[in-house]
Amino acid sequence: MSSKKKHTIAIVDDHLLFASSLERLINSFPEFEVIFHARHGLELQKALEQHGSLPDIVLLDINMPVMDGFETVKWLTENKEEIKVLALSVEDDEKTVLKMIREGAKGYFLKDIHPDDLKLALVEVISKGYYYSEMVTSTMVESLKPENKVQKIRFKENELTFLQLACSEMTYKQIADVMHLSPKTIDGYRQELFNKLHVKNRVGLVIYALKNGLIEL
Amino acid sequence: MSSKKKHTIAIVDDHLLFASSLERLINSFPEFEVIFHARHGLELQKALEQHGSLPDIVLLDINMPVMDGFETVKWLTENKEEIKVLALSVEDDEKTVLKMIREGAKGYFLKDIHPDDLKLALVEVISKGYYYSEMVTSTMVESLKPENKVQKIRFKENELTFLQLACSEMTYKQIADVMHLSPKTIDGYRQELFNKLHVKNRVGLVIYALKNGLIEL
DNA sequence: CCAAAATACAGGAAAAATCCTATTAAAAAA
DNA sequence: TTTTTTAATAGGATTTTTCCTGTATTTTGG
Repeated sequence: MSSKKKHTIAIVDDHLLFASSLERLINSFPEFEVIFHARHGLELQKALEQHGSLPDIVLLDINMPVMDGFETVKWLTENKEEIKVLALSVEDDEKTVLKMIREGAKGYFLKDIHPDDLKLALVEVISKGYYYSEMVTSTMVESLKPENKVQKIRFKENELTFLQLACSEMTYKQIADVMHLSPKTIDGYRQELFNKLHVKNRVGLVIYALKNGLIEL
Repeated sequence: MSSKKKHTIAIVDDHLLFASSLERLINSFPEFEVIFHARHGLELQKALEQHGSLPDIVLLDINMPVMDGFETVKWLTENKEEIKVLALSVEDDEKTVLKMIREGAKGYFLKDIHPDDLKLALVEVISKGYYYSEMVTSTMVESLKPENKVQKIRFKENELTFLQLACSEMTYKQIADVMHLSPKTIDGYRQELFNKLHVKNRVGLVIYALKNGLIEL
């Protein structure tokens, strides 16, 4: 059986120690073989060019410098769709999981996965084309529930600008000035947002904006 | 030389995949041997009891459930000082590094360290008793610079509570109520904080609290 | 073209937030 | 024990914020 060709794997992770340790682990599985690893998406692109053959699987970290997991998986599904991408991360954040799946990842698991399960995942992704763990499945189910569907509040350009400016120490009068609008208009925007976001005051706006990534700290 | 006794290592990390991969890597170094690993501080304590001999080195992750790296290294330096603790983390946050060193870690490195450097670190910590990488050293030097000394704003218990409550949609009157204080006292706290933190209004307080990790979202 | 919805803006007023200057009692330092 | 500091509070004044109702002008779907 050792004569049988092994399935090839590329690792993309900027944590050298993790990457090389993982490589060693995978190489200990008789059916698999790590052919190279890259620190981030860009390096992967280069490596794919140089390498004659494509890997069967790419194990992809999400948090990376230069070109992160999201961009990378997007590029891969657009340009090298025959490669199965498995996302590997420390976060089990719902948004992150869904984003990766949506971008085309064939599986997603946390770095605290048991080595046996990793092997299982690799085998499955080769045989079935995907490996969605219990955690991923339940996250997807959760995201389909009505509350998550109806949500997704849309902001008009001006509303968003106002919301972001409201997260500063500016007074509404000042915000009106920089937006070239009457303070009364700003008054309207605010009321509208209070209703739409179910908050009572400006602090509520700030918290909302932060929670939903509308502003950076 | 293989007859010479190997240096023993314990790994404490809740990321199973990383832990077992790392174990494999380390076991490939002829001078070292991983004798066990634990998911967090508590498991380590138990494992140390059960095990006859202590490991020479503990490789300690910082972000863990149940008993994190800080608590663990503290316990180790207090109770098992002969064990050298090397902290292993993904963050190169200055505060984190310093805290670990202060608690007694004999070294600190990021998970993106090169395997060769890891080996070097292990060898050094056995021979010299510590391994402070360039990064750790520069962080320590940095922390000694005057600006870092003077900073560090201290909050009184009440001030902090108020600050945290101010990051909600509560009105000052309501905050006064839950804190069992007069609104006028709250008025004083606020003014004091405005001055101390150089902010102009409540939004400034919220932003400050967020930036400095005084509240969670 | 027309009614309906959306947009920018006003008036007016109550509620909250902000600012400044004191006072009093308790706690800490000298 | 005096002196100094700190903590909790008041009074009173000004801004800002927040709320509600209403209007003129556009924009839009039928």
